[in-house]
Amino acid sequence: MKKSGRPVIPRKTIYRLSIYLRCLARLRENSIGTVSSEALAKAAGVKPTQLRKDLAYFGTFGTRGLGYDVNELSLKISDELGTSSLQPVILVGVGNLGLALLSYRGFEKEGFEIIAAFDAEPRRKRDKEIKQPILGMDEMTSFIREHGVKMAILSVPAAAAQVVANRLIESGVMGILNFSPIVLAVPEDVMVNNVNLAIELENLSYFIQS
Amino acid sequence: MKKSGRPVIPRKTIYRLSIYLRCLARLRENSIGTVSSEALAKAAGVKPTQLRKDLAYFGTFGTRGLGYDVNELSLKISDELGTSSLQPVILVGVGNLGLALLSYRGFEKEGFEIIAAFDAEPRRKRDKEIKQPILGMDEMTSFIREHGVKMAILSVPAAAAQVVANRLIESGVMGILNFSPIVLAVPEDVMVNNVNLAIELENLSYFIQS
DNA sequence: AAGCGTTTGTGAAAAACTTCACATGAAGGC
DNA sequence: GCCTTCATGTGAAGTTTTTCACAAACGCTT
Ligand SMILES: NC(=O)c1ccc[n+]([C@@H]2O[C@H](COP(=O)([O-])OP(=O)(O)OC[C@H]3O[C@@H](n4cnc5c(N)ncnc54)[C@H](O)[C@@H]3O)[C@@H](O)[C@H]2O)c1
Ligand SMILES: NC(=O)c1ccc[n+]([C@@H]2O[C@H](COP(=O)([O-])OP(=O)(O)OC[C@H]3O[C@@H](n4cnc5c(N)ncnc54)[C@H](O)[C@@H]3O)[C@@H](O)[C@H]2O)c1
Repeated sequence: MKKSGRPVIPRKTIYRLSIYLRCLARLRENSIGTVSSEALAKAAGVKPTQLRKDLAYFGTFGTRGLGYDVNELSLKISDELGTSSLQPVILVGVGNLGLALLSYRGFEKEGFEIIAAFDAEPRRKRDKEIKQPILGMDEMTSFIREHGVKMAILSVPAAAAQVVANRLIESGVMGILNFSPIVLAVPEDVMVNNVNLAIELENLSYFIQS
Repeated sequence: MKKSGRPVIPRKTIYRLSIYLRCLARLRENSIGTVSSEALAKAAGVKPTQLRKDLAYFGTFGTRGLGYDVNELSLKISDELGTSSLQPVILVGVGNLGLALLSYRGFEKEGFEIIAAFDAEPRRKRDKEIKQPILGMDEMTSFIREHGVKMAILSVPAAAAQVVANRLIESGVMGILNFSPIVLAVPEDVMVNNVNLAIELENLSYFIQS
C-alpha cells in the first residue's frame, strides 16, 4: 500500500463503492439514518464482509453494534470517489444512441453533466428536450481545452471510433466511455470503459443456458 | 473440472471470449485466415498467455508454430458461447433509450434479435426506423410464453424496474439486461447484467484523477 | 457500572484469476 | 529426412480478490 491517503484500492472495490453510494442515496430518501453492513450489502447485492473490506480500504466509519451513519458514509464514499464536485463531460456522435444519452436528465444528480455534444453533421434539428449545444468536429479541440474537459462519451459508428478517440486524447481527454463495439488503442494513462451491449447479451445468453 | 463439455469456465473468460469473437470477425472481414495468440491478444487488449489459457478451457484449436485458423476459432467460440443460433430478445420500456436500442441494426449480426417491445403506453407513434411491434404490457406474458423468450432488455424508469422484472421472471425470462440504476432482487437462477452509465462515468472519473 | 446483544474491523485462509517458463508439436527449408 | 524456427498448450508459481472467523467495541438495559 501507498503511504498516505491512497492505499491502492482495487478496481472492483471502486465499482462497488459506486453501487453502495446509490443504495445509500435511496436509504436517505427514505429517511433512514443508520444502516448495518448486512442490510446495505443485501441492498447492493454483495456479502457483508465484502462491504466491510471495501470500506476498510479508506477508513473506518462504522459504529460497532450499530452500523453506519447513512449521511456520513455517503459523504465519505463520494469524497473518495471524487464525485463531490460536478464533472464536465462531452459527448461525440449524436446519433440514435447519443441523442438518448443527451436527453437523459439523470446524470446531473450523480455528479456529471454533459455540457456539449459534437457530431460530423451538427446541422441536426435541435430536439426540444436537448439543452446542450451540438457543435461541429472542428470546434471540439478548442472546446475541450477551454473547458478543461477530461471525460468524453463516444457514440460514433465503429468505423470512426478510433480516429475520434485519437483526437479526443490529443485534445486532453483522459477518460472515454466507449459505446462502439471495438477495442480502442490508447496510451497507458488514458482510461477507456467499454459498454458493449452485444457482449452483455452474449454473456447473459451463456449463463442462462447452463 | 467437470467431466465432459463444461469444465466450469470462469466468468471473466466468457466475457473475453466475446471480445475475441469480435476481433476475429474483423480479421475475417480483412480476409485474414490465420492469427497468432500474440496478434489476437493485442487486438483484444489482453496478454497472449491469457488468451491461450482462455481457449484451453474448452479445447485446443491452434497449430503450433502457426497460430489459429480464424474461421475455425470463430466457430468454436460462438459454439461455446451458444450464439451460433439467433436468440430472441424482448425490450421493455420504449422511452428515449429503448427507442435507440430498438432502432439499432447491429444486434442481428451478433446473434440477437429484438423481436418485440413493450411499454405501458404503446400508443407511441411508430418510428419509421422501427420494425418491431410495440405492444402493451398486458400482452407481455403471453408473448414471452408463446415465443419462448428467455432474455429481456429492461429500460423502464427506476421506479418501475423491480415490478416489471418480477413480471418478466414470472413469465419465464431467465436473463435481464438492466439499464435502470437500481439493483434488482431476483431468484438465484435468474441472471441480471447491469448497465449503469453513471457508475461507468464515476469509475472513469476516479481513475483519471489518480 | 456491569452485563448483554449486536455489529464492526481485520488477520488469516481460501478461492479465483493471471502470469511465467518451458516442453512439445507443427511447418517449411535445405 | 532432418533441422530450425516459431508459437501453442500447460503445470506451477504468483497475484489478487473473496470469504471466514473472531476479538474488540459500542449502546442499551438494568
Ligand atoms: N443505438 C444503439 O442502440 C447502439 C447499441 C449498441 C451499440 N451502439 C454503438 O454506438 C455507436 C452509435 O450508434 P448509433 O446507433 O447512435 O449510430 P448512428 O449512426 O445513429 O449515429 C452515429 C452518429 O455519429 C456521427 N458521426 C459519424 N462519423 C463521425 C465522425 N467521424 N466524427 C463525429 N461524428 C461522427 C454521425 O453523424 C451520427 O450522428 C455505434 O458505434 C454503435 O455500434 C449503438
Ligand atoms: N436515456 C438514457 O440515456 C439513460 C441513461 C442511463 C440510464 N437510463 C435509464 O434507463 C431507463 C430508461 O430511460 P429513458 O431515458 O429511456 O426513460 P424514458 O422515461 O424516456 O422511458 C421510459 C419508458 O418506460 C415506459 N414505462 C414506464 N413505466 C412502465 C411500466 N411500469 N411498464 C412498462 N413501461 C413503462 C414509459 O412509458 C416510457 O416509454 C431509466 O431507468 C433510466 O434511468 C437511461
